[in-house]
Amino acid sequence: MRHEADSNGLSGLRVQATLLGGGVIMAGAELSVPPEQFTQIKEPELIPDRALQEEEEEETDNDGVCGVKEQSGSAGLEVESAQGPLQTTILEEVPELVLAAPEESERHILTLRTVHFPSEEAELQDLSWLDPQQEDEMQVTVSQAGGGVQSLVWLEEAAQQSLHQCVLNVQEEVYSLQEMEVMQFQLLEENVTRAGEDCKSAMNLEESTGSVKLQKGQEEEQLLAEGGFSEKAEEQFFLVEARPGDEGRDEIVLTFSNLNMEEQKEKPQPGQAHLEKPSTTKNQKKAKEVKRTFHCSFCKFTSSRVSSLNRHVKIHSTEKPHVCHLCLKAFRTVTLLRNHVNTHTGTRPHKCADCDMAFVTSGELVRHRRYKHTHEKPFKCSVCKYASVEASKLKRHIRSHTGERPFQCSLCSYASKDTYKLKRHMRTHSGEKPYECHICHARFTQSGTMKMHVLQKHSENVPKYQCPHCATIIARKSDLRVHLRNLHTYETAEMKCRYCPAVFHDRYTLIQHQKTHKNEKRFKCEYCSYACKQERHMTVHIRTHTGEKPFVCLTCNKCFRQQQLLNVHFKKYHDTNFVPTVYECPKCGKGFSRWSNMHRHSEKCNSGQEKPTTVEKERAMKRKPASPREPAKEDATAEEVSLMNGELYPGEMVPVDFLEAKTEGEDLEEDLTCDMILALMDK
DNA sequence: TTGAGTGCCGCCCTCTGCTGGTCTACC
DNA sequence: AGGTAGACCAGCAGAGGGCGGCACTCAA
Repeated sequence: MRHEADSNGLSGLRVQATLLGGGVIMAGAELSVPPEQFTQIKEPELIPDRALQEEEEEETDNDGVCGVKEQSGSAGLEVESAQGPLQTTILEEVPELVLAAPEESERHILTLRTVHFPSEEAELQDLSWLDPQQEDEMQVTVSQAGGGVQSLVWLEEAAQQSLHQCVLNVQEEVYSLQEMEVMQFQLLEENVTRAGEDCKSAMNLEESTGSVKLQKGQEEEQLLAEGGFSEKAEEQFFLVEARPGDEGRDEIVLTFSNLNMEEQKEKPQPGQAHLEKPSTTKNQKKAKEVKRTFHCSFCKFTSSRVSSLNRHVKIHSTEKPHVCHLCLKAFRTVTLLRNHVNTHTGTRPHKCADCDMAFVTSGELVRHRRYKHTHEKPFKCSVCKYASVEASKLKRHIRSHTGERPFQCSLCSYASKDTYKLKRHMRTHSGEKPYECHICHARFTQSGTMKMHVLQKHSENVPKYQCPHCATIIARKSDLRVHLRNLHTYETAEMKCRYCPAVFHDRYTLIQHQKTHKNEKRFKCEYCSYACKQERHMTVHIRTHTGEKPFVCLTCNKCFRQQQLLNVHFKKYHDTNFVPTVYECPKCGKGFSRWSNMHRHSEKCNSGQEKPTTVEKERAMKRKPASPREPAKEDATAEEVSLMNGELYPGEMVPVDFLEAKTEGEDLEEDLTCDMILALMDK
């Protein structure tokens, strides 16, 4: 409902309501404020063919009436109630109303008269259906001061309600009329001297209902003190409340009950405001303070005041007359346009006194100062200690408590708590990798990942993280956390050493303990003093005591304690393709079947010669032997075989580099028994 | 009407932490 | 040779900071 009005606010209103029905009951309510607050208005002319209106007219003071007549067209305002489309139309072509030019100290008088509409579909602008003789037609007439505009507002209401509310905001030209029974509102003039007469009525009402509540303190008390209802009015009106709003805006809130109207629920129409239906019982005769909430039909906006709603509804309008000449973007106000143009020009008039930052709006500066300088955080979480500069941040934070995830991925079940995370998540579906390493051009989905990549791969002095419980140094803090979790976390269940009965409760201590077993000869022979580090060695050794020889040559039926001895035997005596290795003395060229023999010889041949390098040994090994050897004793132990073949001295250590060359990285920390060496040399 | 102040939404960023694949040493 | 476990690394999500922009309120 919009109505062009004078900017002069009305600080004083007198509401006079007349309910017409069988056995006409007239109610008049006069609400006034001290005279100095009044904006004087002129007395409107009443609709001429209504006798009862004339009666009201007789009760109305006419002083100060200027008698300016206006004709106005329909403003087409529709007011929606929660229960149904209560259409209120400001007709600009209603000659019955007369509004005077606004003058100081003028007062408003609303004369309310019930008129029932014939149907909801009635054309509001068409008054032909309105039979003045029909008592139950509804017509609400409001004439107001300010701009000399006269207004006829009526309600179309077919349903029956038990509670009725009418909100008239005179200055804002918003008349939200809800659940009115057939009534006619007419704004009449009132003067100060009249107020005292109505005071008694007002008191009567208050006494009869006991629930006329004032919301705005002393000023409203004064309103009630100076205005009031007739004694008859209290039978029909239970709350007539005038609320001088902020900034001089006036609202008149009329709440009616005992009118036996049914609820009517229809969907709101665009542009219609609606009110929450107060919860009251039917036929209630006591006035109640009704909490009024105005809802925008286009969005979730609500306001306690029609004026706010009316201003808000404008944002849904496409009317944006202020166009940016640079980008053609349109704005509703000049201020918005100016701020916008500043974003083009880089003009930032609001400079921070504590740093070099500057902003387009003052609000941005204030927020910046809170973030960077004052650290004021007015928005505090009630659950935890979190506080934020902005309310939206607190709202976002609250979701971490509630688990609310309003932003659902359309491609999977993921839902995010804010829009950015959803957007970032969508890269996992699109494969987009917007961040590129400027050195190796590797691409990443998140900037943080790319940053870590550059730090770890392309930076010097990369920070390392020292484990507080061991000597481990880890490149990433998160991996250190994994390290701590895996190795240094206390485990309730005992972890047993695999070599001894010791038990531990964290993996690191267990591993460290087990390493202590590594170099000890923990396998001890039960028949002699022999000990070794590996179980397989002990197995072979035990056969020297038991005489077991499980490996049999299929050609000559010779038996051996070890597979390797059998292999050596077979190659030497049954494999015609076998070519034994010959080691030649680098000085004299004499050949030997074992390197150790050649080495012993070479020491005699050249006492100052060092042991050959690995390359020299490999070169020597590639030479062909002159002839097959004598067979060794088949039943000898490995040590015995070696000794008999003259390969090893008792207790001689084999050069590690030689074995490394032969074994290609096998674990050389193991005990090297003769059979192992033979096996290695057979490879 | 204007400007300060406020509220809200959106965008982008950083920091943080978890997860799973890969590499490597060790057994 | 194969299994295991720890370090390394990229992917990904949670949480929050900071700012841009605009609508709205309110007082001058």
